[in-house]
Amino acid sequence: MRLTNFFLPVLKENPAEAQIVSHRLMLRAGMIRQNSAGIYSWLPLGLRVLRKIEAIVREEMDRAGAVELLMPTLQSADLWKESGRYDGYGKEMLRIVDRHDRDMLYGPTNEEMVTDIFRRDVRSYKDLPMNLYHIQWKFRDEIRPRFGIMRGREFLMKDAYSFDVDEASARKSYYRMFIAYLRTFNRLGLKAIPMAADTGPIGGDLSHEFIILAETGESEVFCHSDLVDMDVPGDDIDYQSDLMPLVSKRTDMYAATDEMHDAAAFEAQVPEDKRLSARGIEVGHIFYFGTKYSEAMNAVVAGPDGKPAPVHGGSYGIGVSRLLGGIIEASHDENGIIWPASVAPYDVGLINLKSGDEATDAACADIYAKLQSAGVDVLYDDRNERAGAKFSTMDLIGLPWQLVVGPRGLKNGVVELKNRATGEKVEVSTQEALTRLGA
RNA sequence: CGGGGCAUAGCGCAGCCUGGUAGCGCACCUGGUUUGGGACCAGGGGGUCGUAAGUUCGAAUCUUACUGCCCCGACCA
Repeated sequence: MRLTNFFLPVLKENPAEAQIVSHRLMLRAGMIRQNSAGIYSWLPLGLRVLRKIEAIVREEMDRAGAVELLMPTLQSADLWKESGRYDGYGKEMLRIVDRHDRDMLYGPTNEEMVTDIFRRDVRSYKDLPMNLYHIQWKFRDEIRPRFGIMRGREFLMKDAYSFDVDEASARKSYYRMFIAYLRTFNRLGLKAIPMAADTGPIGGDLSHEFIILAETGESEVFCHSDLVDMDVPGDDIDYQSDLMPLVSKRTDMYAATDEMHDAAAFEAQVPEDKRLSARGIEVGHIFYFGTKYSEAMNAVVAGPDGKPAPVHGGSYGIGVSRLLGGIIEASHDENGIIWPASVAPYDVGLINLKSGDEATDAACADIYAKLQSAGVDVLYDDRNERAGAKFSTMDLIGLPWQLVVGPRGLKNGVVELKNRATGEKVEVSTQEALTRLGA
């Protein structure tokens, strides 16, 4: 993409309304614009990152055996009346009346709807276990939206729902999601720690929040420091195997958010030099809730004995849009964002130091073409701006690599390759630079 | 929802107290000089001051109501 052909409205100054770093940087880097409280438009650069995160979440869900579908954002109130949550959910649910005076709502979550889909077509225990997920916009009419995309009212969430014939099987489904979450966050460049969680309004008795550590996190967390850098299962993970040991390895160690924290237990279970207390951001939450919805909504399957029994369910959420904020909180410096390669909007920023200079333009055009044909995502800053402005913009938007091409270097047959994360710059030949970038 | 704050050009702000019809920096447009870490000079465009009412000869400025946004707290992916 040529920058002269793109839409990247960067801001030099910090917008007054943005208080935390991820919000400021997302606004400054031209990723989002606010439309009303807690509601944002995703500008091209932000959307690219959102899509990349979404793709990784999708891959890991699929790998773990979940199946993607897509449910609507608007739901009929009838389903919620059936589960008993229509009145219970409160003002956080945005209620809408259509032209026929039917009560509708903008879905804050989809347990009811997915249970309805399930019960209409699944009849036998032989079809289980089943895990259905979608990645869809949600709306929760938060009393106080804040921190930009981190706590918006409208947000993109991946929510998965498991269906099992009994609790033992449901726990296996839960473990699969547990491992899938570890892998997902790891691929996003995040160190997410599963922590025992309150089950909240959804109910149930087995639940973990996945927390990433960040100074600006909303909740205070306490855990065994070994959890932070614990190895994550690799690509060869067998989701059909017994995952409980992998899960227990983590859940056996102390980890709790402030509302679940027990100072005495913390001190008893964790040696003093391993006690970590920090701030954290919740990026995922998994629940096992048993037959709560299946009983209320009569989602039953025939068991081996031919008798119908309510299915055991779990739900598994990842705040996809929130993750952008989380990643930025965890990865930035005073100059801007530092994207992990896996989610960077482009792999390389190509900086033409002297647009209009024939030799430099030609060299950049050549490099640009070669990177593109090699499948490297490149953002080419071909604007007629001064070098400083281009460097600043590129640092701000945080692409992993900057390839700097100027007349001075070209005379000596070199270009400069800069690593955004380390700041390290090397002068190499054009060919060497292309090779290093995978072209 | 309780408490606090703000609302003036795309962004950041001044002007308001002590009413007289709007200004600065950045950004934008034109011309020129520049060009390796957010250039400089000259010229120019853009707002009637969140909305509505009131007080007044006159309101960005004073009064009232409303709306929007931000921050702290309680709640949430």
